[in-house]
Amino acid sequence: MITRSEENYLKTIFSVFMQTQNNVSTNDIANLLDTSPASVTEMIKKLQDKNLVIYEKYNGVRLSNEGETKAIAIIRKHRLWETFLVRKLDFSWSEVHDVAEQLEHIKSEKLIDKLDQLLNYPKFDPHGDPIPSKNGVFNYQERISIFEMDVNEEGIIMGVSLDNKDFLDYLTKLKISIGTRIKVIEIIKFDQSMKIEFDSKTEHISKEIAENILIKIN
Amino acid sequence: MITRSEENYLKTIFSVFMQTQNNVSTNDIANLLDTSPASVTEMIKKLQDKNLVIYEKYNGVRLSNEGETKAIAIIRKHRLWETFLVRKLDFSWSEVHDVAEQLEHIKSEKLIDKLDQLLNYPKFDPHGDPIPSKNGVFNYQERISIFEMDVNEEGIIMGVSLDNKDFLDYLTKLKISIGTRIKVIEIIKFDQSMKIEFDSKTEHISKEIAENILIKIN
DNA sequence: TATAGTTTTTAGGCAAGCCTAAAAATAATT
DNA sequence: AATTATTTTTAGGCTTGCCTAAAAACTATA
Repeated sequence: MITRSEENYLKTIFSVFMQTQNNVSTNDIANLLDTSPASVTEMIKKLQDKNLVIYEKYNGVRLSNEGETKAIAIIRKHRLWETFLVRKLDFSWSEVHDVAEQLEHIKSEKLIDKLDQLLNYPKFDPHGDPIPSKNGVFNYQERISIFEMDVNEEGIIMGVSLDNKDFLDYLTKLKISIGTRIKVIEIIKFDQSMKIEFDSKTEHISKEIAENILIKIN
Repeated sequence: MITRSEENYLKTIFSVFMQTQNNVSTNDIANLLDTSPASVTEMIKKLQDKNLVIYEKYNGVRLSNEGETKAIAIIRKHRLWETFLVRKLDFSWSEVHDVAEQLEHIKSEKLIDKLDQLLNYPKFDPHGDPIPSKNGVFNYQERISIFEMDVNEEGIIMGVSLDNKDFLDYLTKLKISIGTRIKVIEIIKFDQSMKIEFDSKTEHISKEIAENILIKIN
């Protein structure tokens, strides 16, 4: 049996490794899980005993194949629940995170299969992140942030790289959502803020906002 | 903050008190929660410190008003989730218990309100038990078991008093479900089994089965 | 390369929720 | 009423997952 806490560690290790492709450090995990490095070391040892991670003292951890399978299953559950909350229960995309964080730990294969079916096997969650299939396959989509675009370039918004309520609520207020087609009008050198055009209007967004909105590439 | 374990104790105390109208004994709780009497005593003290139960040594417990409110909220969540699983995810009534047992501990008022709305504010769960409203009101329905009926008496099945997979699967096999109109044809004195008629056919059911099927009265 | 700084691990502790064994209180029986 | 049986509580321990403080190991810098 895998505990809720263990699941959270696996999920964290998975997502950091995804970004860096390097062994994940004790400190990074501690910061992300808001716990102490000592607790992390302890838990890593437990996960190692269960063959869920590969660990060498003073050298960080990464997931074993078994650990990765488990991590992906949790991410699948999280993203399916988020999709359910938005599509069936009218939650906004800024409200789903905390609830999905709880729901992802519910243990029932049938439940998640049926949920998947109810939602018609969605490939992306409300934030544009891919939902792995039952057998763990992600539907990747190459994306870059608006911040990386040049003047006059166009793109379609495919997701966000930050799951923060204030950020998402602001996007909602601007009426920016997944699928919106945008064009970069101007880049202000001084603060790297940008003027963008969408739905026949222009808006001025800060560097921080631009960095966290992802558009399709290719 | 109330823990998952505390919630399970409250739920158990509530349901036993409902049946007996008496203070609930340490032993009863221990048996129902499959734990030791010593653990129960310990937990009761903790619940007492939180003003969720009224307790006197060697004299059993009952819920305080606050404890009762909490217990009813958990039962509401459990039954709404069961209804969701059956109606929206095609679970059978024999499969919902264990999953609902997990889902009932998810903390989000919005989630449960929206679920209630999605299901169109159901008054009864798939087993015929009343779902308390948001403000804790149960829609009681006077019911007796088939076992208490006389020959030639008729009734409509309103629920079951046992949430056991084999029992529920057997009812499904017999095509007995909530809403079925039945009539008692014969009572066999020897083993108190019964012949009943429904949907233009007769079936022979044991005393144990008859005792756990509830029909409407009044 | 020695030293200072940072990261990680070890050691020892704590709360929650469980356990068993023994003691105390209540209930049942002679 | 006294004894026996049952129930409940107390006492002391265990595991999980966290903590702080100190030691050990790595890394960076003079």
